[in-house]
Amino acid sequence: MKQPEQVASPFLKIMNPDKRLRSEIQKALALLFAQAVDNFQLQPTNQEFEGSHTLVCFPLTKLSRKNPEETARLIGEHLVQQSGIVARYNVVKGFLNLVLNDAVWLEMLRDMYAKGELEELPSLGKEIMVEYSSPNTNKPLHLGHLRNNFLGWSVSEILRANGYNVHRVQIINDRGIHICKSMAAWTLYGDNETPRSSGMKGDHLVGKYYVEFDKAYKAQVSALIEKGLPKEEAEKQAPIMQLASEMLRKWEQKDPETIELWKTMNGWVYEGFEETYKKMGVGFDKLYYESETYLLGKEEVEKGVAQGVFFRKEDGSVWVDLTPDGLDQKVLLRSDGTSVYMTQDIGTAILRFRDFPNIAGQIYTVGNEQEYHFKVLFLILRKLGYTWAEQCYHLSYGMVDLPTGKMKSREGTVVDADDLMLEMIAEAEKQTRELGKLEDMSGAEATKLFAMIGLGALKFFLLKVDPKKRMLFDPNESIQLQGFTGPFIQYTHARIKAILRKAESQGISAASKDLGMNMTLEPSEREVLSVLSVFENRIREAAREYSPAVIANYAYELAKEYNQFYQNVPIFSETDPDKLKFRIVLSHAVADVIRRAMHLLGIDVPERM
RNA sequence: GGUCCGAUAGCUCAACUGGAUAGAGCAUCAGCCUUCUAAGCUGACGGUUCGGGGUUCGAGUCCCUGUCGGAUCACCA
Repeated sequence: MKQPEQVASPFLKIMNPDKRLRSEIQKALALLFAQAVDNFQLQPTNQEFEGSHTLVCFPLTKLSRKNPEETARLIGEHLVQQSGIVARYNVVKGFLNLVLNDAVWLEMLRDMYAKGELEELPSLGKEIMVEYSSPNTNKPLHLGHLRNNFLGWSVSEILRANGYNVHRVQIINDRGIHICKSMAAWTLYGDNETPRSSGMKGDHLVGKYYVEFDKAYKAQVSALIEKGLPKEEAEKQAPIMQLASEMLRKWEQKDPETIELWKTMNGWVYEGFEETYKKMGVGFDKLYYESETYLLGKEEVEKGVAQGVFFRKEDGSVWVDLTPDGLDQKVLLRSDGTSVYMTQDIGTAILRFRDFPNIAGQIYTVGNEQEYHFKVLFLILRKLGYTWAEQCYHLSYGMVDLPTGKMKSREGTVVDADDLMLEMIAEAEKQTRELGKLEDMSGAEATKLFAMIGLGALKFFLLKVDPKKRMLFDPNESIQLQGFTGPFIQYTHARIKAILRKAESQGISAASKDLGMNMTLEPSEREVLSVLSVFENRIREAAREYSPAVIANYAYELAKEYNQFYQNVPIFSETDPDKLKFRIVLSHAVADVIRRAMHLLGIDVPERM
């Protein structure tokens, strides 16, 4: 699957002047050059020149048989005379900069809110599945998961905004040697410690024993090596590893005691995760567990062997040969018959398409270190005859690096998700207090605000970067609440809300119905309207690229543009009632679009801050 | 070694998919609060877009080549 389908009708009924202008230009070109042209380049005008739209005239010189400047002037003149929407133009080299009539912008604003609210899109009537998070159950979530979760959540919202019915899912890797390691260490050293008895979050407690396992294991291995065993042998014979392996075998044989322990410890982890997800503000419509899908995976592999798609080696292991496709051979079942990572992913994919037969695609939000894995997975599914494999897409994102380099659990450089969120919220509180913003705020409102700001900063920081790219997480910078940040945008929203409250108290309505159409706009007002007009385009672009960064950049651009207007143009001291009214309506629209854009990122905006 | 991804201001990132003098934030310096919220606004400083070729009216963007990073190529997940 390459790109999600585009919606015919827009998410928001914004009368983008682009459309009108395009058709006027088309008409002009047809008349001037006696030829239909529909692939001309219309782009936003550079800040330094007057105008909102620029027609690139170089490619048109072939038709006009004139130089670029001459061509631009010809078209510009025609548009001013004939179109009724172009007020004036200027020509720089081969670029035709167009200034639209203010009425065009005013109509756009009026029509946006013709029904009181921005109109949401009608459903596409299509379903799509987005997988994200998908943790192992042996340790708590970390910074990498945060990027993953925020990304998955936001992409889901963006697809929803484009008309899809979205199913959010994850696959929980609840089974395997990793959880058995924690179980082994807990059995040996746990002394019946529980989340309740220790006061620790369940996922952190289980993670603690995973670390304990590693410590004990290393000690045992080096002791054995000192006794003269070769390294490989020592690693196999370490008693704690033997215990973990035995537990895995017993688990597969459904040994009641082992299953019981497994359930208990996974239960602790789920409780911990639940709390973390809640704080993060993400959720899922359906959960898949590896323990429930790997058997189906095994069946499918056996089927593949029967069909001759896979082959079995003498030692009993099952393989797929992908060398004709330019890849390697890949193991699908171990010689002892147990499944590997790929096996369960095959099962999971098939199960999902059985559960949701109508989905138009499945999106896997997984780090880019697994690109090869997914290439192989989709290829295998195709070989098994599942045509929907074409609709599977790996939403691959870059790793989050620390200033010190890569996160490594063994070196203790992992940034814990819970800790980080708490730090961000604490920082938000500290800075809010320093600014003295809490005077007439209730305790409950303040608490809510700190979380909103702290998480807003964190989410925005992780989402503003193109997902495909690796990014650096600098704790000092991420904690910034000024500049290109979530709180900057939240602040702009709160600021506008204060204006709207004042307007309301003065009896000025933000409804757009009786907006005056005859006034001259300030340059900064035109700029704001121009940014508003592209919201819908950006929502589409974000879906096409699976990139919340598009929305993050847009929200910032809008907030910045509004702040310039805010600084330059007084509102309540305006004596012309039409202009005063217009500025209130404009402010309302900006606040509304900011709120919606931030919502697509999973970020809330406050009424006051 | 094969495959894939990346390299843009001191740092972190943009650049509407081939368009104008490559833009923001942070950092540094200088201004703006008796006014609708200064978490803001306005300036200044900062660039051989990794090097070298090519394609064309026009290249950070496309092609070739070199350098340097990273990922991946497990009977780990």
